[in-house]
Amino acid sequence: MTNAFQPHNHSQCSAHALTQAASLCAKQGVRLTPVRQRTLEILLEEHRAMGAYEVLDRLIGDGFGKQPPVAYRALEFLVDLGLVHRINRLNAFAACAHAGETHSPTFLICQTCHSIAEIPAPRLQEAITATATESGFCVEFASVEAIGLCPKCQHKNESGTTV
Amino acid sequence: MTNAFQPHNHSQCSAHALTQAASLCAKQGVRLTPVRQRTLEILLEEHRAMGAYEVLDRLIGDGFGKQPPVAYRALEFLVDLGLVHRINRLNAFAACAHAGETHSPTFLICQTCHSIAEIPAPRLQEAITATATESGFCVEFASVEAIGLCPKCQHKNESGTTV
DNA sequence: GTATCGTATGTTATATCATAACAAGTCAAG
DNA sequence: CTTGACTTGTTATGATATAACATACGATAC
Repeated sequence: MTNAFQPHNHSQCSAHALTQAASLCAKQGVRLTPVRQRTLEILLEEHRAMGAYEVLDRLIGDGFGKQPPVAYRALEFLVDLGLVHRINRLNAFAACAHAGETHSPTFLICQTCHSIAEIPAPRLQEAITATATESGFCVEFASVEAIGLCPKCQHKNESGTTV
Repeated sequence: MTNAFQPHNHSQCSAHALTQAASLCAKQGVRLTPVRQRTLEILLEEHRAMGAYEVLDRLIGDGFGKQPPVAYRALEFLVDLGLVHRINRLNAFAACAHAGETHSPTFLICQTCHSIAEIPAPRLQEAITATATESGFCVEFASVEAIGLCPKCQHKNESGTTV
């Protein structure tokens, strides 16, 4: 899975994620209907953050409904299950890189090439909870969105390429 | 300033922030024009996250321009200077609680009463940078948005009040 | 099997958030 | 007192998101 900006086997990780999604839905007693599964597949295939309307276009192409709620509802379902994350900074959605684990996500967003990575950062989440607790706040969910340069784009800059 | 969910002296902290804003602008050689100053004042007065259109309504009431760019431009100016933060989760803006210090913000957002607190969390920011570096990512800016319950709303729940 | 009820899907319509592009006004430097 | 950079204001449109309603589906009870 995309635990960094490294290349990896897409079809393998997609298949794994779909299996996990199916079993999670079974466990929770909810239905992974065709639109929902297809929405997840699209996000897994693209393996990047996609806007809801972009997902919708793909769904329309696959013969599903043509209106925004079709995409938004499927996305909401998947987000609620933790199979997809919403990246607020981008108004976009991305398939979860570590489905099944209950976690709050940490995203690295490249400001040059717009690639994103979801990294595991349990200690970070602990630190957020601890810091918030000092202020008497009870954290339910926390998202970290870091903007900067991915390894590839750092290298481009070093070698003199303009951003 | 609002370093937690505690009561405090608004007029004092507003005045302080405005003074800081003026001197920061002077230092940077940019102009804190009437719309810009008024926009900051509005955010300081309200002391909460406000949508751009909500800010615009206030500006219109004060005799400024009636179109969205009026608000968005003033907000952008203030965000660029670090005097105001954008809270992506809410599509909203809030006056910075620690202006002058260069920092990436950490927000605590109450899901019940929608109050927000910006807390100083330098170690958290260090941890984010360190964690990202392990993946070869170079962080330029990171925002933390934690959703949960503020002290007041936690207490309400304990005493049996429905959310 | 079929009636029933909760859930899911699809639609229309509209709300909300944001920016591009251009014209007119302001202000300081020369 | 003109020039040039910046600021403000406008019109128009684009992008994101949801409310509300109608129809279809699926599991369960009978």
